[in-house]
Amino acid sequence: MSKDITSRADDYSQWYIDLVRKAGLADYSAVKGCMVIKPYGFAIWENMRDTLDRMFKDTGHVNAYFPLFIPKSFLSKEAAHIEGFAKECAVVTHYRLKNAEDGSGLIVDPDAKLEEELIVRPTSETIIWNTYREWIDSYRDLPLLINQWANVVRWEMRTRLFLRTTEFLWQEGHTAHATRDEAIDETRKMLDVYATFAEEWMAMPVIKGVKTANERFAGAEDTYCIEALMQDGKALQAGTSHFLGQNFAKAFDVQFNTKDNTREYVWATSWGVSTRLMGALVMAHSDDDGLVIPPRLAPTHVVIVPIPKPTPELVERATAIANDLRSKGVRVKIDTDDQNRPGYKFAEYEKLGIPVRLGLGARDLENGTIEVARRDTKEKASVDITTITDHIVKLLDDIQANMLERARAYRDEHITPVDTWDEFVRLLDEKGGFLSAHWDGTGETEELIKTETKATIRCIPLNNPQEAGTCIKTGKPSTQRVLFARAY
RNA sequence: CGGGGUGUAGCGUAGCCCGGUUAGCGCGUCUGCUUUGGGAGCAGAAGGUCGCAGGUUCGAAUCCUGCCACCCCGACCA
Repeated sequence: MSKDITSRADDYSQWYIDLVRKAGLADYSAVKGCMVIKPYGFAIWENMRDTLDRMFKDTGHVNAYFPLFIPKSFLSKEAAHIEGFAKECAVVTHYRLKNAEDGSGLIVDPDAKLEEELIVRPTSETIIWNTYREWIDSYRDLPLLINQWANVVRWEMRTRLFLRTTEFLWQEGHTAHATRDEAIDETRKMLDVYATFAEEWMAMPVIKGVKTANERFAGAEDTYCIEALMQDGKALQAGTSHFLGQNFAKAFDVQFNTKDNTREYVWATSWGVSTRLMGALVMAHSDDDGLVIPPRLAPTHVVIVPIPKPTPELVERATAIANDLRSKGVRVKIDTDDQNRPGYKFAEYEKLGIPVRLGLGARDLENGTIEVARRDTKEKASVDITTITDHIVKLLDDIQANMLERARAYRDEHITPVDTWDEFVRLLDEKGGFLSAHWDGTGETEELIKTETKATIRCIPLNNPQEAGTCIKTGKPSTQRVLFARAY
């Protein structure tokens, strides 16, 4: 076990914090609730971002950028929207500082008060829809498929590295469509993009579903989501895609001329994922020795460690191997540090979650072998050095697949059908994970269950089988099971 | 916003209750030697406004007052 990381069994929450900090993903900053994303963490985020960006563009979207500040009046135009965000907005009231008369330092200049306060965006629907009014006149202007990479601020009362910080990075897609069906298709399409990304890149299986009214995005008609399961049995909402109906079009008066020369409000979607995915990645795969990063997102795939120390001969040999690997698209680092000993380096690279470590020493040169250690299973093998490139290329695919498989097996074991309230309460504490149970469909019952157990309805899975049953809590009739869990 | 905790070297901490030499220890850093296939050893060295501001006292990291900051738990949330 790692020297400086709390074990999951001892304190899961502390384990997560230790990992994020000790592996160099992020750190606390001088600003309450805000974190510094360190180079290694940012490199992983860049890989996520670049991949998603490509996927958005492949589905016809383009990037744009809208202001950080939103006039207060914009936010109040959509009633449900402001209801949801008002309590967590940072507000700019002045635009100048000055030296205090009594020499006590800088103060806000009372003469520099803004006519209208500016809100630091918690999300950009309002500023974007205000802009779309100018951009959309005709059905020929539709669909409008725009994405923005940005930072947003939500003044949460309690924060947690990556999972919930005051400022966070994300992307927000905002699209406008001529018809309801087309907007719903878009909402679902982007949900699929997120699910594909989570599974194929993050090796994290997710459940696609729709939120109940209580859990819906403020201002949406429907909120679709992908829900993932963390190793402590808690669920994590990893991405959302909202069908906004005509709510924002009406609030910002965005109408267009149809082919038939009628005037109609446009239909909207918005969808987003954030740096929260970093937290999900950590909690889905990592272990007591450190991070375990899926190869497709790892900044470094392979590290070559000359043993016991880098001699010219070993480095030359390592460089040849590295160059061959790089020609196959493998990201390789050669450890040329001559201070630390191999054991120390092994532990460090395991902490960083680098998928494959190669050990190359005099013994290997003699035997024509190289030691291959994989991070996900911690298995080590001695491999014929002449076949190492092909071996690694295949191994990286194996690791990616194995990580997904392992996470999926854990997830599947933790979806438990439950039919009685006693069992529901017991399993929440003893097993965790998703509990598949009947629910009477009312917000009141959902709220009651949440108050009593802290479990929420994570989603109603898409293509959910319909079956008659009775609500786990009230015994009233129900037509389908929904997924409950305690969540981050 | 409620409850709890912490603030001493780059990091982690002891000392505080019960005031008294030069604020101790571990990690890390630097130098040297020996080591080196799973977190090396020995020797030496550098590194401190004890969170900030007042107060009590011959004397304050320690006692008193006020302030600030951050973390953790809960309610709110991506």
